[in-house]
Amino acid sequence: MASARRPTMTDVAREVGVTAKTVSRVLNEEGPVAPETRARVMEVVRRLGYRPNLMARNMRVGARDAAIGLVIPDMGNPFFGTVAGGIESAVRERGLTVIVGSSSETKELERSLVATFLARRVSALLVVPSATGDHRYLRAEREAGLPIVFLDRPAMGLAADCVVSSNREGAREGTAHLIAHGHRRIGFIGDLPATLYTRRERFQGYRDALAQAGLPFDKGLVETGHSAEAAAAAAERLLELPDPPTALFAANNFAATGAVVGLAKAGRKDVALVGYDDLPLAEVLDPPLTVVAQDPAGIGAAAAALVLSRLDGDRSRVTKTLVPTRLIPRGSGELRPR
Amino acid sequence: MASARRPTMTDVAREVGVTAKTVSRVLNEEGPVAPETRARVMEVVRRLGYRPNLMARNMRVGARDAAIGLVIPDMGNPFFGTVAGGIESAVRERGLTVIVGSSSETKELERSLVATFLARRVSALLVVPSATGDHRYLRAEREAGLPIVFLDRPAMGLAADCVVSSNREGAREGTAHLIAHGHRRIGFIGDLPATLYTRRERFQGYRDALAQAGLPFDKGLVETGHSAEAAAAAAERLLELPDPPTALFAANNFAATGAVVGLAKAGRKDVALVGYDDLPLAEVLDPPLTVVAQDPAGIGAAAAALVLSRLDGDRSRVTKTLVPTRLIPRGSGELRPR
DNA sequence: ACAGCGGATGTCAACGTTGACATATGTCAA
DNA sequence: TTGACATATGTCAACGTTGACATCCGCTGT
Repeated sequence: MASARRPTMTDVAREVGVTAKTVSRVLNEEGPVAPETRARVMEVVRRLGYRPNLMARNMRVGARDAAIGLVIPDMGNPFFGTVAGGIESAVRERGLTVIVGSSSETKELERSLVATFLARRVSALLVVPSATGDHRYLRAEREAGLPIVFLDRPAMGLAADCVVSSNREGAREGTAHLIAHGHRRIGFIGDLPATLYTRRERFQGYRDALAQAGLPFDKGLVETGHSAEAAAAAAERLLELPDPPTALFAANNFAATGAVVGLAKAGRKDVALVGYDDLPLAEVLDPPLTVVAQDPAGIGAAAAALVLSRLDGDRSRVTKTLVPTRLIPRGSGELRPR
Repeated sequence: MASARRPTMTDVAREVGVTAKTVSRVLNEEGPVAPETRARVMEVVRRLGYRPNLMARNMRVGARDAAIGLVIPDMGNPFFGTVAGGIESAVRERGLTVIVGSSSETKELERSLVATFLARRVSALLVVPSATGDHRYLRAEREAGLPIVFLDRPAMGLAADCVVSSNREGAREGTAHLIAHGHRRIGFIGDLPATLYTRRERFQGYRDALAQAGLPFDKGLVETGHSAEAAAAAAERLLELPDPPTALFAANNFAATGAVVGLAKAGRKDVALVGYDDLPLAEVLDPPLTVVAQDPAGIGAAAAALVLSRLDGDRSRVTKTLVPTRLIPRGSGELRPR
């Protein structure tokens, strides 16, 4: 019951009757070792349940920890979960581990997570920056050569690689799709805070589409909600306007969910809707939901690839990768105004 | 550009004109240090951007890594994402970090992740075991006193703490709900493989309900699918039987999604449906989906609490925690047979 | 017979930090 | 004045591992 000390390489060596160095050689398949010695070492390793101490190894070889730190706002959000999954599977074959923390979208937690990761000497940092706050505090790390990649949103005050969705173009395409189906008054339901990068970009895309079609921008048609419930209420408010929109563009998955709920509550199956970011049940909704689908796994994979190439010594200049979106027409976006 | 070596405690000490030990004392707020010395040390620490090397520290103090390893089958699945989030927020205030890896439901990947975590000397292990494989290989660790908690599914061949949903009772309740609304032939759509713990338990719950109501069990009404698509096809097959079911019990979130899709494709809004595990858009479906909701955050929190108490020295005997489920009637489960 | 060589193993120090213990200075009571 | 004590700092070794280099052995070729 008294938790026994974990055996070290020296323990194994003593048991076999050799030096720690020989055990090290066996385990790292390095240098010549007599087959019989190897066998005896392996046997004792198994018997004692020896596990090499990675911390000691890393320290000795002066390597950074074979882990990369990932900060995301929320693990429960499948968008970020899928991003994380994409990263993990991409770096695993390189023997890297992913350490994840969630910032709950606050800059304090983000900073403290980053500090923890840095103290662990992670070999790279992947960050979905929280809505506010700047990243100048990471300058020293960047200059020290630590690969840092920002995901989904760019860094503030720091020249660093970043991988984001083609938010503006995607939102433009989604809005233009509604316009192409005859809509002239299109509501916009976006994230809170309105200063959030993705919100701003998608809002710009929305305005781009209006401008390209020569349609006026009416700021009375712009609503905001940071949860599905708030978005549902926002949708209902828009429909109660004196001159209501005939279509809605929901700029993120919560907004889309909320818009669907809001329209259902109001019993309005005639209002067109395009969501940004796909939803699992989109196709069985009534009407099926037209979306501008993001590619979260693609974002993760792209970021991972970038990190790996930086780790391999790629010192070329800072990049900004746009991961394309895809319009998936399913019905709700093709409704025509009454 | 040449990635500079990261400053060590000794670098700081040299710069200040003291010994590493003094710097150590300042940073750990240990022992007496002259206020002026402290100030100078802090200044140099800031100027050099010094970060203590956690790996070295842990090694010296012989402590385990202040991290707990978490193995889940799939990060993109919001169920596991939410579980992970629950764990993370619960252990964070204790200064612990969570290291996550996904096993893709294979025992090989699970073992290799566990090996990585053990090599890092994590202070505890949280594992959602993959469908197959046994966990005898963790016996040595358990005996060495490492806290190990299994999540969502129990371990095989190892006496260890575990935290699971009340699968059997939840499924019984969901099925009984359908029976109470007049159904006599109820289809079951479950996970693959059929040997998966949660699948078996929920299937038992389904049979319990039938038995309690004195209804016969018809194995022709049992279908299986490991993805939403497969579950949709399964639902369609069930409806095409000569003597088709009037209600379906979908034993997990993919099955539920698939069942909804399958029913929609077949145009059958008259078939009752209860899903196990809640879905974000459940309430806007037509009809709104009745579910037996799990509490993923609760599972995570319970597991975290258990791990923390074990870390605090709780040596009481192995526990099995059942996290209750909750039936949420929304419409689809209250339809009566034609 | 002996140099030369490759195979098998050992020795030692070092990675960055901190615990145990030692030393140096100043203060104060007897 | 002395010694006892607290304060401030230093010295050294050790954590578990591996890189650099050394050693020992037996075999080969001439």
